[in-house]
Amino acid sequence: MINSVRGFKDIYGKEAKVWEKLEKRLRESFSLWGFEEVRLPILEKTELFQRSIGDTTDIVEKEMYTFLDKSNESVTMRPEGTASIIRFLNEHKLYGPDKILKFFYIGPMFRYERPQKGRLRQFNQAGVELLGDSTPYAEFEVLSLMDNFLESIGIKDRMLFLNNLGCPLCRQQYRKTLLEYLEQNHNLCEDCIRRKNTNPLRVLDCKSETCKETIKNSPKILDFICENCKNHMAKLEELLKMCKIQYQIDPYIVRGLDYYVKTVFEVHAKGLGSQSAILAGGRYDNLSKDLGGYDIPAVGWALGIERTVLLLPENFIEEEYLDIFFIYFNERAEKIILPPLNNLRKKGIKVSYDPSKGSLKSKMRKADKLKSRYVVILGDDEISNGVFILKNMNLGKQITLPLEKLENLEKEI
RNA sequence: GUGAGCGUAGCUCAGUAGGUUAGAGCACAAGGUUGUGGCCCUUGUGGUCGUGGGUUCGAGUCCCAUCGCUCACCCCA
Repeated sequence: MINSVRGFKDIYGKEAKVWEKLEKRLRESFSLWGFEEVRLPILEKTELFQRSIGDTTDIVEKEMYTFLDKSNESVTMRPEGTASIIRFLNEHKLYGPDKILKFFYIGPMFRYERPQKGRLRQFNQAGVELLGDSTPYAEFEVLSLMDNFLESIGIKDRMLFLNNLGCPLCRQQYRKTLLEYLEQNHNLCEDCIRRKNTNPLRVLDCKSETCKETIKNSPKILDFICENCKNHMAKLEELLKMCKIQYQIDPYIVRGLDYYVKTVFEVHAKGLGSQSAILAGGRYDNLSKDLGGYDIPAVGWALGIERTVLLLPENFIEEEYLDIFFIYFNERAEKIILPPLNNLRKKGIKVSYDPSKGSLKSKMRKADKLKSRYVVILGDDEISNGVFILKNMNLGKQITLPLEKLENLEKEI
């Protein structure tokens, strides 16, 4: 027996129906907010992710599916979508002055991590990217979309956490101050002693108890950001309040991808165990330029599909049912039944039948299991009399109709 | 990469201080007025107890190894 690869899952049955509906609802919301789909490749050049996500991040350092293809080029199965969007935008020269672009994507991402609840090695994300708008209205657009969507699919126990990391200018000042503070303090865990030098801001979202204590009294980024960043944040908060979008300021949200500036945010939900973030994102104004492309401001987020599915209410999809189940017992009846049955399907009526041997009782049981609303019975007695039986399964009542009525049976139900 | 827990029928699990033919519920199939479903009843199909060693007269039960799953840390959606 060969089993699936660790962290890779089959999705089928009821779960596949849930996914189908969730994707449909996502597309509806994306379209309402004016976002267009991009179907991006799964494989990209490794360099794209090294340069965008950041060389020293965990994702790039130890979680990527990277390999050499047959022409010895290093390629990587995408661990996220944003880098690809930027590559796509520049490759097709889609940007122009004062142009605002809105893209969304849905699809699988790959990270080599130990699987646990809400975390797989192949997982799916739905993401939006709004390009060309440096004002807080960009954040407002993607966050109002987020809020409306999550509300509409019934995810109630959630909270939007918001922070501002400052622009490259003011962050530099904060980074310096924070580093000085951390140097004085010796209560850091091993990881944070290392992080201190590579990316001191990451210390802020360390979960170890001793670090938390240290962080509590650390200088706060929001006290250091420049006028420009402050105004940006204030305007965004004003817009969110205007539309009653709930949020909390959390000065410890840092994000593990290096490309973020100014606004960063995460949506957390109850019921996921320790992987409580279902959606996260922020502003990345310098990413495109840093990759050698347009100088274009950008905001985006990504939603974890698997995590969202775990949170959906039980009644998210309605029960499947069948319109008519046909019961017959021999080839003589089959000749009468199959042509009109085939026509009913062409008319969009959901029908089924069972050509195998079996008693009327067993076929009735089958009809019941398939949740058929009606059953047609055509036995030898009926054929002799030129009629068939139509039974309403919910009412338990049946009527006898002439065989001609099989042609337009949809009128009888 | 680190730690903990768990692997018994398709699914959820029970299996007492190691003892003879390994159980239940659900699901599946057939039957219960030889032409009528759901509820109920009866019967049946289905497991080399993850795998490989070891201890023992005897192992699903104890020990070791191995594989797999789960949760947590880390990190992240």
